[in-house]
Amino acid sequence: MVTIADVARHAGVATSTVSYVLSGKRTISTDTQERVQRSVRALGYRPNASARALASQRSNVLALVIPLRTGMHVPVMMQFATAVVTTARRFDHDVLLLTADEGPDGLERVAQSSLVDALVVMDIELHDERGPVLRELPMPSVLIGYPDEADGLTCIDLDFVAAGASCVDHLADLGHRSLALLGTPSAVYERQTGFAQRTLTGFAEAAERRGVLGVETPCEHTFDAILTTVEQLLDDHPGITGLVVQNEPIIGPLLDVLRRLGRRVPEDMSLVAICADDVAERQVPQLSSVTIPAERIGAQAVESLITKLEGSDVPGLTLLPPTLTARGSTGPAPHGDLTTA
Amino acid sequence: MVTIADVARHAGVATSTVSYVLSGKRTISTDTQERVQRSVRALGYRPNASARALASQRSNVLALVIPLRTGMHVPVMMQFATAVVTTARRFDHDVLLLTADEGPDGLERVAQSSLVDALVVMDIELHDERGPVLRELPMPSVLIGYPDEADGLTCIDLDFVAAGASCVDHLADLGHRSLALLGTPSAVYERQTGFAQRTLTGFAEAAERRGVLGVETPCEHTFDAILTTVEQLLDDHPGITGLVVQNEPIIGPLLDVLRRLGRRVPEDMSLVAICADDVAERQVPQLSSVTIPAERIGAQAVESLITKLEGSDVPGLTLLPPTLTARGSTGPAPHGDLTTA
DNA sequence: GTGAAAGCGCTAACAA
DNA sequence: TTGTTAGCGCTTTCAC
Repeated sequence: MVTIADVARHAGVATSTVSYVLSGKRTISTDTQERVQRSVRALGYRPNASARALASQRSNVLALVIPLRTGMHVPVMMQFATAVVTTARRFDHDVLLLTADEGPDGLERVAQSSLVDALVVMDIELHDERGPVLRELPMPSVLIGYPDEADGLTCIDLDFVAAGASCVDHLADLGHRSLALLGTPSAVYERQTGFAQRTLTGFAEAAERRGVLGVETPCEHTFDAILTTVEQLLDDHPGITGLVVQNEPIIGPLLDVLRRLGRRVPEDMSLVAICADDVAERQVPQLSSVTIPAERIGAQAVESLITKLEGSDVPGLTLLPPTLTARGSTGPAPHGDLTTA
Repeated sequence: MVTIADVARHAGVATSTVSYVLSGKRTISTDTQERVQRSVRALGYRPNASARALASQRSNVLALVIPLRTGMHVPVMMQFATAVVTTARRFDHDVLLLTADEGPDGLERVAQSSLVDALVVMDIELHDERGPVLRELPMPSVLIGYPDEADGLTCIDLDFVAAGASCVDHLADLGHRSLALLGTPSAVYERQTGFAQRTLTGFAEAAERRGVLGVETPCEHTFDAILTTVEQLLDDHPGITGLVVQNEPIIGPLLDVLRRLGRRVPEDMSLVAICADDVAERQVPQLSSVTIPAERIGAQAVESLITKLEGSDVPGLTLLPPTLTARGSTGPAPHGDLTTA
């Protein structure tokens, strides 16, 4: 292994000089710089990460805590994760992967052993036991999602309340008077997951405000469950002509179910999804949708963390406004419906 | 921060004694052990990861390199990743997440800086440029998948050749004489991805051996692409009554397409998939399938790595035998077909 | 603009 | 069974 001492000897300078050339933390004559850089290349020198971390009290590693639980849509999580890794690398950091099933102890472990400099925590519940832990940790953290009690925490998320509302507004603007929200599996609601709850809130509030009917139901992932749920829904509320879906894996089968039930999209039934753009665009017809800006949220989380590591402040809560893109799955309410509500 | 010296002082012993109590690397009297453990708890001591890594030349971190590319099925990758993390934790290791787009340089970076002790590399291509790099690295690695030139590397994978063959055998045993393989998107084949190629090989060889027709076609992920591909296939080979699918995301839409084309599963068309069990079980009808043992492969990869870190040898290539589970999607060939081949 | 040297917190000889 | 101490390779004061 080539050490900084080897480089110093080879370049005929002190080890501190090599260190400073590499970090740029003090001014070095161009001549010395070049000599050192040449030696670095000649010897193939790589700074030892542990030694550097020990001396500088910085590991240049961020922790990323991902959920492993049921009902989460995996591709979206991967988008978050890759955005976090990619952005971290831009700032010369690496990412340590933790699974949520290590629990609050896992966070303490990596933080208190100085394995990492900061943490990104995904899949935050409304009453998240990790909140108190993160508040006490001697290092910055950013939550993707936000708990009820978010004081002293830094949180980033899509504004799901606004997202739910914008779906209602879009459909109401098209003349629909009876709407339903097909949500995540009930386990996700029972876990008090923030995004699911908040979409529901936004949906209900907007329905009330617009004076339209807004019913909500969870939905499991199997084809049979989807079929049963939708049949039940249309049985109970035959006037429904607008559907909001927040549940990526059921989107394909749902289109199927509607076809099987003889409801054309969008002629008989308008559909707006809360999902990744590529999923919306892959369907037939393409889906009007509110996008989940996973890349932006992941990148933003890391940027906030870096800012905090540099000693600056960042906003406590960043809510990204939703963007609804109208595509082929939403259209004017069928005529008969205007009075049916 | 509480250091080992604080603990030693508090317990009235030498720092080395504390170290040895914690590592168990030498015999300590029960009495001293308890005193030290009490002090550790009383002070809330956590060993500093960098200091430990620097002194012991072991970071206790494994690198996991995941692909970010098109055509990979994300949920399966997540299964690998979580199996790797979970197993690593069982052996008191953490996992550093790298994306494949850092390329061979990324591997060298984390290895030569001693950020990690060993590497798990996923999504290996037949001619993988990382093979030579991994061979030269001063630390063990395990590949999930295997390249053409695998000498000196440790590889673990499902035996995809056998998987492709077992699908053919299953269908041939049921009397089917004309089969098709609906594969991954063509980009995956063009990348010379091992698992896709090998399934194809196994499929073709078995078809030949069984004396049945075996045609193969890649398939993209959009609904339209699936529809077109299948129509074309059945146009060119009207006698086809057995389908093998290696392409998870198209499974749902494919069932749809078959329904739309008026082919009942399994009465008119038998279907066997190479996919995760839960995906197979979620369909209607449930799919006969060869499972992708992601958990086992991920766990096995880490176990091999730990073995190597301990200085023992492991087999160069571990191929897990495929398991085919017959479910509702395969049945006897339709009568007319027995002579149609 | 550069060098010397004192740590960072731990492990593992070596010594007793 | 336990203690003493020399590093591990780097960063960063302090001194010039």
